[in-house]
Amino acid sequence: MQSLYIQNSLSRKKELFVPLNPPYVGMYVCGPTVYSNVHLGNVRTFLTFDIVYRYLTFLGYQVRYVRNITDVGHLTGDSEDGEDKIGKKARLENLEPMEIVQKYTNDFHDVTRVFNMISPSIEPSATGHIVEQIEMIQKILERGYGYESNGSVYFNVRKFSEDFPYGELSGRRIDDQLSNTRSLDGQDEKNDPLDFALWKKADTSHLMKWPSPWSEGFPGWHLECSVMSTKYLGTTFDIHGGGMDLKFPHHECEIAQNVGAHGGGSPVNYWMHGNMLTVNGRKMAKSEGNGFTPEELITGNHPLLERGYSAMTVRFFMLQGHYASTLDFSNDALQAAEKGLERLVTAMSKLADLPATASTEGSEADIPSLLDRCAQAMGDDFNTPILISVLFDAVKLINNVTSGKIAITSVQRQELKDGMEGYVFDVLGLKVEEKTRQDGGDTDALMGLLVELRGNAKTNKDWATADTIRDTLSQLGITIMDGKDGSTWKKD
RNA sequence: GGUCCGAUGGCCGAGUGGCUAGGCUCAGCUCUGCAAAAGCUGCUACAGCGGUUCGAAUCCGCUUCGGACCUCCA
Repeated sequence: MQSLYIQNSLSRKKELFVPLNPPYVGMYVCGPTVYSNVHLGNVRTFLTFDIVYRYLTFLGYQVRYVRNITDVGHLTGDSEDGEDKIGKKARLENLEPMEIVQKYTNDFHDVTRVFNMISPSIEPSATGHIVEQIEMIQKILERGYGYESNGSVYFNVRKFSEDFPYGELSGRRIDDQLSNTRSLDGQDEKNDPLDFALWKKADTSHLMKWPSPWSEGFPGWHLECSVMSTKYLGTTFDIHGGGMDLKFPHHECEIAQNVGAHGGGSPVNYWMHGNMLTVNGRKMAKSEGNGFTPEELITGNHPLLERGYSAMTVRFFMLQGHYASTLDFSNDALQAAEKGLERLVTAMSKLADLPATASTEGSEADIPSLLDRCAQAMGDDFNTPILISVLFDAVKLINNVTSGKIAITSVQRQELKDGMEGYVFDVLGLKVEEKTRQDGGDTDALMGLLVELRGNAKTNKDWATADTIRDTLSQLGITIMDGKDGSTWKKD
């Protein structure tokens, strides 16, 4: 099997990927908190792991891909006075919390579909695993790493750090943190500002609450991921992914909870973190007011957008940057991506009809080496920008074959077609967007007639008629392209 | 304040010691009645200052600027 190297956030090194139980691979990715529409920055992270999932599958692994839906426990602001995000939204919109959850889960699914992301194997929700979460808290308590306080349960970070390393993933030292953490006064239920909630007692006005041995309440945010990854992937599994901004505290807490409950070493072999999408150099975030939704992006209905861009354009744009780097959003970059993608797609559509020589001898075109460069690029920490650059070399080859500058055999043509389709459609997940075939074959037939009439006019040197047809169609968004062997057309 | 990351040609964006991606823009050319579209070709950049080295965008130090995390965030 083609070797794969992954940049491991835990070791901060690029490591050869060796699954625990090949050909099976377990991957957990932190999903959205469904209290609002996802914005483009969220999309980038899920796209990153869509690529990871696709490529692992492409290599022949059987991947169990678990991505959660957070529908409870994620608090706004400081955990002491924060509100549950879902509950707050439910109050604001005067809806049942589950209506909020359903509404934004649906939105999220719509978005993933539009961007051609593959659904995870399991998509568990936090509220569906309250029992398991309570069980895990009990295990943590039994092992002495948690304590109850006024009906809530907290994780004892300092105690834990005496027995196990804490802060390895995020590179934080516990003493640095202490001096930098705002210390709330005596009314704090926590023994130590470093501690985090496993279970929170709910007050009477709280909408979402469940019975537990400690109080009627709800689980802490970090707990669900520990519970659900363990339940579906085991106490040790291959890959855990999420956005860079989840590294601390979320993922650090997850590790502490897993180790606190089950002991042993690192629960995850490879931690992967996707970097942020930025706007004018700043992280796209709701709090910055610089986020926009996929729908706004596609329609262009947003102050930051000069016009709309298709989902595939955005997907391609994002894949032209490496997932571990920040990527800056701009209209210019989107427009550049749009043109580049069109060139790639156009070349792909020519593949099947490429002229091939009858000769069985090879030509100067070295298809295996081209495809090997693709594999090398993806094998080097999913380097999609390099892959795309190789694919553009292939585009150039295709165009040169079309114009007769380079000859290939039919065998080579098939190799090239199969290889490119694998990388473009299966690995990168790009698809050809349907835009000319929405009305059956009528348009084709009508256009055929117009092209023929205009061809006749041209033969008769009736430039006025020829130009009228061309200009009028142009106003309708249809471009006539005159070539050597007659005219073709395309719709914008 | 602590921890960490980044600064690449007109724009976006790869690249961890020599061979120096790719896309877009731009220019030239081919094609064309003209144009458009398309295609081909061309365009040598690495924030600044020192240092290591035969050789540095790449390693080390300093400076400047920007960003992320440390509180919710993909």
